[in-house]
Amino acid sequence: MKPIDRKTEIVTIAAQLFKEKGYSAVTMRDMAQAMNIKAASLYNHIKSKQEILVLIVIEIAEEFTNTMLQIVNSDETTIQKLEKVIQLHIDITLRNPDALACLNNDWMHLADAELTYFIKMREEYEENFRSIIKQGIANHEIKNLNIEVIIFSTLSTLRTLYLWSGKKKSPNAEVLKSNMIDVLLNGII
Amino acid sequence: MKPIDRKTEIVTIAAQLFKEKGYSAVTMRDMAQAMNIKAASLYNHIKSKQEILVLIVIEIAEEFTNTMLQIVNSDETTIQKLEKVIQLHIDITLRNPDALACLNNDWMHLADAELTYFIKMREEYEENFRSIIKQGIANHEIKNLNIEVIIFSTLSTLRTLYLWSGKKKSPNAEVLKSNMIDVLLNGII
DNA sequence: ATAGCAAACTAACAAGTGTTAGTTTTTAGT
DNA sequence: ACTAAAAACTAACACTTGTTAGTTTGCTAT
Repeated sequence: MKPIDRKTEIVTIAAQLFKEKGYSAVTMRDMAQAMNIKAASLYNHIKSKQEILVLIVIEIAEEFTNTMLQIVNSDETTIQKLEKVIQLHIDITLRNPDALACLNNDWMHLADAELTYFIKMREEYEENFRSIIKQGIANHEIKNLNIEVIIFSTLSTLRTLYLWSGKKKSPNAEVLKSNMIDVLLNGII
Repeated sequence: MKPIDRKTEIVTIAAQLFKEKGYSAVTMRDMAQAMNIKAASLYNHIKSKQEILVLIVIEIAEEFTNTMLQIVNSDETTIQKLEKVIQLHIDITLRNPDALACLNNDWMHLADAELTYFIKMREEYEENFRSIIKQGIANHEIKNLNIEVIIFSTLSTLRTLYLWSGKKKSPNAEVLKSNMIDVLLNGII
Protein backbone atom coordinates (compact mmCIF):
# COMPACT_ATOMS: atom_id res chain seq x y z
CA MET A 1 0.00 0.00 0.00
CA LYS A 2 2.08 2.89 -1.28
CA PRO A 3 0.22 6.01 -0.20
CA ILE A 4 1.12 8.30 -3.07
CA ASP A 5 -2.07 9.01 -4.93
CA ARG A 6 -2.42 9.68 -8.61
CA LYS A 7 -2.76 13.42 -8.19
CA THR A 8 0.60 13.65 -6.47
CA GLU A 9 2.15 11.60 -9.24
CA ILE A 10 0.84 14.02 -11.82
CA VAL A 11 2.18 17.01 -9.94
CA THR A 12 5.56 15.35 -9.55
CA ILE A 13 5.88 14.49 -13.20
CA ALA A 14 4.63 17.92 -14.21
CA ALA A 15 7.32 19.56 -12.10
CA GLN A 16 9.98 17.50 -13.87
CA LEU A 17 8.69 18.53 -17.27
CA PHE A 18 8.26 22.17 -16.28
CA LYS A 19 11.85 22.20 -15.13
CA GLU A 20 13.07 21.06 -18.53
CA LYS A 21 10.97 23.19 -20.85
CA GLY A 22 9.04 25.65 -18.74
CA TYR A 23 5.32 25.75 -17.96
CA SER A 24 4.14 27.16 -21.27
CA ALA A 25 6.05 24.70 -23.42
CA VAL A 26 4.68 21.64 -21.62
CA THR A 27 1.31 20.44 -22.86
CA MET A 28 -1.26 18.33 -21.11
CA ARG A 29 -0.49 15.69 -23.73
CA ASP A 30 3.19 15.78 -22.75
CA MET A 31 2.28 15.09 -19.13
CA ALA A 32 -0.14 12.37 -20.10
CA GLN A 33 2.43 10.65 -22.28
CA ALA A 34 4.96 10.72 -19.45
CA MET A 35 2.42 8.80 -17.39
CA ASN A 36 1.34 6.49 -20.20
CA ILE A 37 -2.20 7.72 -20.23
CA LYS A 38 -4.25 10.07 -22.40
CA ALA A 39 -4.51 13.79 -21.76
CA ALA A 40 -8.21 13.68 -20.95
CA SER A 41 -7.58 11.17 -18.18
CA LEU A 42 -5.59 13.74 -16.26
CA TYR A 43 -8.81 15.59 -15.60
CA ASN A 44 -10.08 12.77 -13.40
CA HIS A 45 -7.50 13.98 -10.90
CA ILE A 46 -6.82 17.63 -11.47
CA LYS A 47 -8.97 20.63 -12.26
CA SER A 48 -6.71 22.40 -14.75
CA LYS A 49 -3.13 22.97 -15.84
CA GLN A 50 -3.13 26.08 -13.66
CA GLU A 51 -3.98 24.03 -10.60
CA ILE A 52 -0.91 21.88 -11.12
CA LEU A 53 1.30 24.96 -11.18
CA VAL A 54 -0.31 26.31 -8.05
CA LEU A 55 0.20 23.03 -6.22
CA ILE A 56 3.87 22.97 -7.16
CA VAL A 57 4.68 26.58 -6.37
CA ILE A 58 2.56 27.86 -3.52
CA GLU A 59 3.27 25.24 -0.89
CA ILE A 60 7.01 25.67 -1.20
CA ALA A 61 6.74 29.43 -1.27
CA GLU A 62 4.83 29.26 2.00
CA GLU A 63 7.49 27.06 3.54
CA PHE A 64 10.15 29.60 2.64
CA THR A 65 8.07 32.45 3.97
CA ASN A 66 7.24 30.79 7.26
CA THR A 67 10.70 29.52 8.04
CA MET A 68 12.23 32.86 7.14
CA LEU A 69 9.88 34.53 9.58
CA GLN A 70 11.05 32.23 12.37
CA ILE A 71 14.67 32.90 11.57
CA VAL A 72 14.23 36.66 11.52
CA ASN A 73 12.43 36.64 14.84
CA SER A 74 14.88 34.39 16.61
CA ASP A 75 17.48 35.96 18.88
CA GLU A 76 20.61 34.65 17.28
CA THR A 77 23.57 36.43 15.77
CA THR A 78 23.39 37.64 12.20
CA ILE A 79 25.87 34.99 11.15
CA GLN A 80 23.79 32.27 12.73
CA LYS A 81 20.70 33.60 11.01
CA LEU A 82 22.44 33.61 7.65
CA GLU A 83 23.59 30.07 8.20
CA LYS A 84 20.01 29.07 8.88
CA VAL A 85 18.84 30.76 5.70
CA ILE A 86 21.46 28.88 3.71
CA GLN A 87 20.40 25.68 5.42
CA LEU A 88 16.77 26.39 4.56
CA HIS A 89 17.49 26.77 0.88
CA ILE A 90 19.68 23.68 0.72
CA ASP A 91 17.13 21.55 2.57
CA ILE A 92 14.14 22.49 0.45
CA THR A 93 16.09 22.39 -2.78
CA LEU A 94 17.56 18.94 -2.19
CA ARG A 95 14.13 17.63 -1.19
CA ASN A 96 12.44 18.86 -4.35
CA PRO A 97 14.70 20.44 -6.97
CA ASP A 98 12.10 20.24 -9.73
CA ALA A 99 9.60 22.27 -7.78
CA LEU A 100 12.31 24.79 -6.99
CA ALA A 101 13.12 25.22 -10.66
CA CYS A 102 9.45 25.76 -11.25
CA LEU A 103 9.16 28.30 -8.47
CA ASN A 104 12.05 30.24 -9.95
CA ASN A 105 11.15 30.12 -13.61
CA ASP A 106 7.40 29.71 -13.88
CA TRP A 107 5.88 31.74 -11.08
CA MET A 108 4.88 34.43 -13.56
CA HIS A 109 2.42 32.03 -15.12
CA LEU A 110 0.38 31.91 -11.97
CA ALA A 111 -2.88 33.80 -12.30
CA ASP A 112 -5.11 36.14 -10.31
CA ALA A 113 -5.11 35.65 -6.56
CA GLU A 114 -2.25 33.15 -6.52
CA LEU A 115 0.00 35.42 -8.54
CA THR A 116 -0.64 38.30 -6.17
CA TYR A 117 -0.16 36.03 -3.17
CA PHE A 118 3.13 34.71 -4.52
CA ILE A 119 4.52 38.14 -5.25
CA LYS A 120 3.58 39.28 -1.78
CA MET A 121 5.41 36.33 -0.24
CA ARG A 122 8.44 36.93 -2.39
CA GLU A 123 8.67 40.58 -1.39
CA GLU A 124 8.17 39.70 2.23
CA TYR A 125 10.94 37.14 2.04
CA GLU A 126 13.35 39.61 0.49
CA GLU A 127 12.42 42.26 3.01
CA ASN A 128 13.14 39.92 5.88
CA PHE A 129 16.46 38.96 4.34
CA ARG A 130 17.30 42.62 3.96
CA SER A 131 16.55 43.30 7.60
CA ILE A 132 18.91 40.51 8.67
CA ILE A 133 21.72 42.01 6.60
CA LYS A 134 20.92 45.53 7.77
CA GLN A 135 21.17 44.55 11.38
CA GLY A 136 24.36 42.67 10.67
CA ILE A 137 25.91 45.80 9.22
CA ALA A 138 24.73 47.88 12.16
CA ASN A 139 26.28 45.28 14.50
CA HIS A 140 29.51 45.30 12.55
CA GLU A 141 29.04 41.60 12.06
CA ILE A 142 28.96 42.23 8.32
CA LYS A 143 31.15 44.49 6.22
CA ASN A 144 29.64 47.80 5.25
CA LEU A 145 29.27 47.03 1.54
CA ASN A 146 26.39 48.00 -0.67
CA ILE A 147 23.49 46.19 0.94
CA GLU A 148 21.66 45.53 -2.33
CA VAL A 149 24.72 43.87 -3.81
CA ILE A 150 25.02 41.62 -0.78
CA ILE A 151 21.37 40.61 -0.90
CA PHE A 152 21.43 40.11 -4.61
CA SER A 153 24.49 37.93 -4.86
CA THR A 154 23.56 35.78 -1.90
CA LEU A 155 19.98 35.22 -3.00
CA SER A 156 21.04 34.59 -6.59
CA THR A 157 23.21 31.74 -5.48
CA LEU A 158 20.65 30.26 -3.11
CA ARG A 159 17.82 30.55 -5.59
CA THR A 160 19.64 28.71 -8.34
CA LEU A 161 20.74 25.83 -6.14
CA TYR A 162 18.25 23.62 -7.95
CA LEU A 163 20.66 23.53 -10.88
CA TRP A 164 22.85 21.16 -8.87
CA SER A 165 20.30 18.38 -8.95
CA GLY A 166 21.40 15.60 -11.24
CA LYS A 167 24.91 16.92 -11.59
CA LYS A 168 27.54 14.30 -10.97
CA LYS A 169 29.95 16.82 -9.52
CA SER A 170 27.62 17.96 -6.78
CA PRO A 171 28.75 17.24 -3.24
CA ASN A 172 26.46 15.87 -0.52
CA ALA A 173 24.26 18.05 1.65
CA GLU A 174 26.68 18.55 4.54
CA VAL A 175 29.71 19.38 2.38
CA LEU A 176 27.54 21.61 0.26
CA LYS A 177 26.28 23.48 3.29
CA SER A 178 29.64 24.12 4.93
CA ASN A 179 31.32 25.12 1.67
CA MET A 180 28.41 27.34 0.74
CA ILE A 181 28.65 29.13 4.06
CA ASP A 182 32.36 29.57 3.56
CA VAL A 183 32.04 30.91 0.04
CA LEU A 184 29.07 33.19 0.65
CA LEU A 185 30.18 34.58 3.98
CA ASN A 186 33.98 34.50 4.01
CA GLY A 187 34.69 34.83 0.31
CA ILE A 188 37.05 32.80 -1.79
CA ILE A 189 40.35 34.60 -1.37
CA MET B 1 18.30 58.85 -40.41
CA LYS B 2 18.27 56.49 -37.43
CA PRO B 3 20.05 53.42 -38.68
CA ILE B 4 18.15 50.79 -36.69
CA ASP B 5 16.30 48.73 -39.23
CA ARG B 6 12.99 47.05 -38.70
CA LYS B 7 14.46 43.63 -38.10
CA THR B 8 16.52 44.91 -35.19
CA GLU B 9 13.43 46.53 -33.76
CA ILE B 10 11.60 43.23 -33.86
CA VAL B 11 14.42 41.40 -32.16
CA THR B 12 14.64 44.08 -29.48
CA ILE B 13 10.96 44.00 -28.72
CA ALA B 14 10.92 40.22 -28.80
CA ALA B 15 13.70 40.09 -26.22
CA GLN B 16 11.67 42.33 -23.92
CA LEU B 17 8.63 40.10 -24.22
CA PHE B 18 10.63 36.90 -23.85
CA LYS B 19 12.10 38.28 -20.67
CA GLU B 20 8.67 38.82 -19.17
CA LYS B 21 6.89 35.62 -20.15
CA GLY B 22 9.43 33.32 -21.73
CA TYR B 23 9.84 32.28 -25.35
CA SER B 24 6.99 29.77 -25.48
CA ALA B 25 4.41 32.04 -23.91
CA VAL B 26 5.04 34.89 -26.36
CA THR B 27 3.14 34.63 -29.62
CA MET B 28 3.88 36.22 -32.95
CA ARG B 29 0.68 38.19 -32.42
CA ASP B 30 2.03 39.49 -29.11
CA MET B 31 5.14 40.78 -30.83
CA ALA B 32 3.14 42.29 -33.66
CA GLN B 33 0.83 44.07 -31.27
CA ALA B 34 3.79 45.51 -29.40
CA MET B 35 4.90 47.04 -32.71
CA ASN B 36 1.42 48.10 -33.79
CA ILE B 37 1.40 45.86 -36.84
CA LYS B 38 -0.15 42.53 -37.73
CA ALA B 39 1.56 39.21 -37.12
CA ALA B 40 1.92 38.38 -40.80
CA SER B 41 3.85 41.59 -41.37
CA LEU B 42 6.65 40.35 -39.18
CA TYR B 43 7.50 37.84 -41.85
CA ASN B 44 8.59 40.57 -44.22
CA HIS B 45 11.59 40.94 -41.93
CA ILE B 46 12.24 37.64 -40.20
CA LYS B 47 12.19 34.05 -41.30
CA SER B 48 10.60 32.49 -38.24
CA LYS B 49 10.10 32.77 -34.50
CA GLN B 50 13.10 30.49 -34.08
CA GLU B 51 15.30 32.91 -36.01
CA ILE B 52 14.47 35.68 -33.56
CA LEU B 53 15.57 33.54 -30.66
CA VAL B 54 18.78 32.61 -32.43
CA LEU B 55 19.57 36.25 -33.15
CA ILE B 56 19.04 37.19 -29.51
CA VAL B 57 20.98 34.36 -27.95
CA ILE B 58 23.84 33.26 -30.17
CA GLU B 59 25.61 36.57 -30.70
CA ILE B 60 25.84 37.24 -26.98
CA ALA B 61 26.90 33.70 -26.24
CA GLU B 62 29.74 34.12 -28.72
CA GLU B 63 30.81 37.35 -27.08
CA PHE B 64 31.02 35.62 -23.72
CA THR B 65 32.93 32.71 -25.21
CA ASN B 66 35.44 34.83 -27.07
CA THR B 67 36.16 37.26 -24.28
CA MET B 68 36.50 34.44 -21.78
CA LEU B 69 39.07 32.82 -24.03
CA GLN B 70 41.13 36.01 -24.09
CA ILE B 71 40.96 36.31 -20.32
CA VAL B 72 42.02 32.72 -19.73
CA ASN B 73 44.95 33.02 -22.10
CA SER B 74 46.20 36.31 -20.71
CA ASP B 75 49.11 36.26 -18.27
CA GLU B 76 47.54 38.03 -15.36
CA THR B 77 46.97 36.89 -11.79
CA THR B 78 43.94 34.81 -10.96
CA ILE B 79 42.41 37.71 -9.10
CA GLN B 80 42.86 39.99 -12.09
CA LYS B 81 41.29 37.37 -14.33
CA LEU B 82 38.30 37.02 -12.03
CA GLU B 83 37.86 40.76 -11.99
CA LYS B 84 37.83 40.76 -15.76
CA VAL B 85 35.20 38.03 -15.82
CA ILE B 86 33.03 40.02 -13.44
CA GLN B 87 33.56 43.07 -15.62
CA LEU B 88 32.57 41.08 -18.69
CA HIS B 89 29.27 40.00 -17.20
CA ILE B 90 28.43 43.45 -15.92
CA ASP B 91 29.25 45.10 -19.25
CA ILE B 92 27.20 42.76 -21.43
CA THR B 93 24.33 42.63 -18.98
CA LEU B 94 23.99 46.38 -18.61
CA ARG B 95 24.17 46.81 -22.38
CA ASN B 96 21.37 44.34 -23.05
CA PRO B 97 19.61 42.92 -20.00
CA ASP B 98 16.66 41.58 -21.96
CA ALA B 99 18.86 39.45 -24.17
CA LEU B 100 20.66 38.18 -21.10
CA ALA B 101 17.40 37.08 -19.52
CA CYS B 102 16.62 35.31 -22.74
CA LEU B 103 19.99 33.61 -22.87
CA ASN B 104 19.50 32.34 -19.35
CA ASN B 105 15.90 31.23 -19.52
CA ASP B 106 15.11 30.37 -23.12
CA TRP B 107 18.25 28.78 -24.56
CA MET B 108 16.59 25.36 -24.32
CA HIS B 109 14.12 26.40 -26.99
CA LEU B 110 16.86 26.70 -29.54
CA ALA B 111 16.78 23.87 -32.06
CA ASP B 112 19.12 21.57 -33.93
CA ALA B 113 22.54 22.99 -34.78
CA GLU B 114 22.11 26.16 -32.76
CA LEU B 115 21.13 24.26 -29.64
CA THR B 116 24.18 22.04 -29.93
CA TYR B 117 26.37 25.04 -30.65
CA PHE B 118 25.05 26.91 -27.64
CA ILE B 119 25.56 24.01 -25.28
CA LYS B 120 29.10 23.59 -26.54
CA MET B 121 29.85 27.26 -25.89
CA ARG B 122 28.32 27.07 -22.46
CA GLU B 123 30.40 24.06 -21.48
CA GLU B 124 33.51 25.66 -22.88
CA TYR B 125 32.85 28.80 -20.88
CA GLU B 126 32.40 26.88 -17.68
CA GLU B 127 35.48 24.81 -18.34
CA ASN B 128 37.56 27.93 -18.82
CA PHE B 129 36.16 29.42 -15.67
CA ARG B 130 37.01 26.22 -13.83
CA SER B 131 40.59 26.34 -15.05
CA ILE B 132 40.99 29.88 -13.75
CA ILE B 133 39.81 28.84 -10.30
CA LYS B 134 41.90 25.68 -10.35
CA GLN B 135 45.04 27.60 -11.10
CA GLY B 136 44.14 30.12 -8.41
CA ILE B 137 43.88 27.34 -5.85
CA ALA B 138 47.18 25.83 -6.99
CA ASN B 139 48.76 29.31 -6.67
CA HIS B 140 47.29 29.77 -3.23
CA GLU B 141 45.65 32.89 -4.55
CA ILE B 142 42.28 31.31 -3.74
CA LYS B 143 41.22 29.37 -0.67
CA ASN B 144 41.15 25.62 -1.04
CA LEU B 145 37.37 25.24 -0.87
CA ASN B 146 35.27 22.88 -2.95
CA ILE B 147 35.91 24.08 -6.46
CA GLU B 148 32.44 23.28 -7.74
CA VAL B 149 30.85 25.34 -5.00
CA ILE B 150 33.07 28.28 -5.88
CA ILE B 151 32.26 28.05 -9.56
CA PHE B 152 28.60 27.56 -8.94
CA SER B 153 28.03 30.41 -6.56
CA THR B 154 30.06 32.89 -8.57
CA LEU B 155 28.46 32.01 -11.89
CA SER B 156 24.99 31.97 -10.37
CA THR B 157 25.39 35.52 -9.28
CA LEU B 158 26.92 36.73 -12.53
CA ARG B 159 24.35 34.94 -14.66
CA THR B 160 21.37 36.48 -12.90
CA LEU B 161 22.70 40.02 -13.03
CA TYR B 162 20.04 40.80 -15.61
CA LEU B 163 17.50 40.87 -12.81
CA TRP B 164 18.94 44.25 -11.76
CA SER B 165 17.70 45.97 -14.84
CA GLY B 166 14.79 48.25 -14.11
CA LYS B 167 15.28 48.05 -10.35
CA LYS B 168 15.35 51.39 -8.68
CA LYS B 169 17.74 50.23 -6.01
CA SER B 170 20.43 49.18 -8.46
CA PRO B 171 23.71 51.12 -8.27
CA ASN B 172 25.60 52.36 -11.32
CA ALA B 173 28.08 50.25 -13.24
CA GLU B 174 31.21 51.27 -11.36
CA VAL B 175 29.76 50.91 -7.88
CA LEU B 176 28.21 47.64 -8.95
CA LYS B 177 31.50 46.33 -10.22
CA SER B 178 33.61 47.20 -7.20
CA ASN B 179 31.01 45.95 -4.73
CA MET B 180 30.50 42.78 -6.71
CA ILE B 181 34.22 42.09 -6.65
CA ASP B 182 34.26 42.69 -2.92
CA VAL B 183 31.32 40.46 -2.20
CA LEU B 184 32.28 37.62 -4.54
CA LEU B 185 35.98 37.55 -3.76
CA ASN B 186 36.37 38.80 -0.20
CA GLY B 187 33.06 37.74 1.28
CA ILE B 188 30.69 39.77 3.37
CA ILE B 189 31.98 39.22 6.89
C1' DA C 1 -20.61 -13.28 -8.86
C1' DT C 2 -21.82 -8.49 -8.56
C1' DA C 3 -22.39 -3.69 -7.46
C1' DG C 4 -19.98 0.45 -7.20
C1' DC C 5 -16.50 3.40 -8.11
C1' DA C 6 -12.08 5.16 -9.51
C1' DA C 7 -9.64 5.86 -13.45
C1' DA C 8 -8.90 4.93 -17.85
C1' DC C 9 -10.70 5.60 -22.66
C1' DT C 10 -12.63 7.90 -27.44
C1' DA C 11 -14.28 11.81 -29.66
C1' DA C 12 -14.80 16.26 -30.17
C1' DC C 13 -14.94 21.39 -29.23
C1' DA C 14 -13.53 26.20 -29.65
C1' DA C 15 -9.74 29.00 -29.40
C1' DG C 16 -5.11 29.93 -30.39
C1' DT C 17 -0.63 28.73 -32.84
C1' DG C 18 3.14 29.75 -36.49
C1' DT C 19 3.18 30.55 -41.09
C1' DT C 20 2.02 31.34 -46.28
C1' DA C 21 -0.10 33.58 -50.34
C1' DG C 22 -1.66 37.29 -52.53
C1' DT C 23 -2.83 42.19 -52.36
C1' DT C 24 -2.63 47.01 -51.07
C1' DT C 25 -0.33 50.90 -49.03
C1' DT C 26 3.71 53.66 -47.97
C1' DT C 27 8.19 55.35 -48.85
C1' DA C 28 12.10 57.13 -51.53
C1' DG C 29 14.77 58.14 -55.78
C1' DT C 30 14.52 59.91 -60.37
C1' DA D 1 4.57 62.69 -61.11
C1' DC D 2 6.16 57.82 -61.74
C1' DT D 3 8.23 53.73 -60.63
C1' DA D 4 10.01 50.25 -57.83
C1' DA D 5 10.99 48.47 -53.66
C1' DA D 6 9.78 47.96 -48.77
C1' DA D 7 6.48 47.05 -45.60
C1' DA D 8 2.07 46.92 -44.31
C1' DC D 9 -2.46 44.47 -44.94
C1' DT D 10 -6.45 40.54 -45.32
C1' DA D 11 -7.51 35.90 -45.45
C1' DA D 12 -6.64 31.57 -44.71
C1' DC D 13 -4.10 27.14 -43.80
C1' DA D 14 -2.96 23.14 -41.00
C1' DC D 15 -1.92 21.99 -36.56
C1' DT D 16 -1.83 22.31 -31.55
C1' DT D 17 -3.84 23.82 -27.32
C1' DG D 18 -6.67 23.08 -22.86
C1' DT D 19 -10.79 21.15 -21.78
C1' DT D 20 -15.56 18.71 -21.72
C1' DA D 21 -18.90 14.91 -22.40
C1' DG D 22 -20.00 10.46 -22.48
C1' DT D 23 -18.41 5.65 -22.33
C1' DT D 24 -15.72 1.62 -21.07
C1' DT D 25 -12.44 -0.83 -18.20
C1' DG D 26 -10.70 -2.84 -14.04
C1' DC D 27 -10.32 -3.26 -9.17
C1' DT D 28 -12.38 -4.01 -4.40
C1' DA D 29 -15.64 -5.07 -0.99
C1' DT D 30 -19.54 -7.43 -0.23
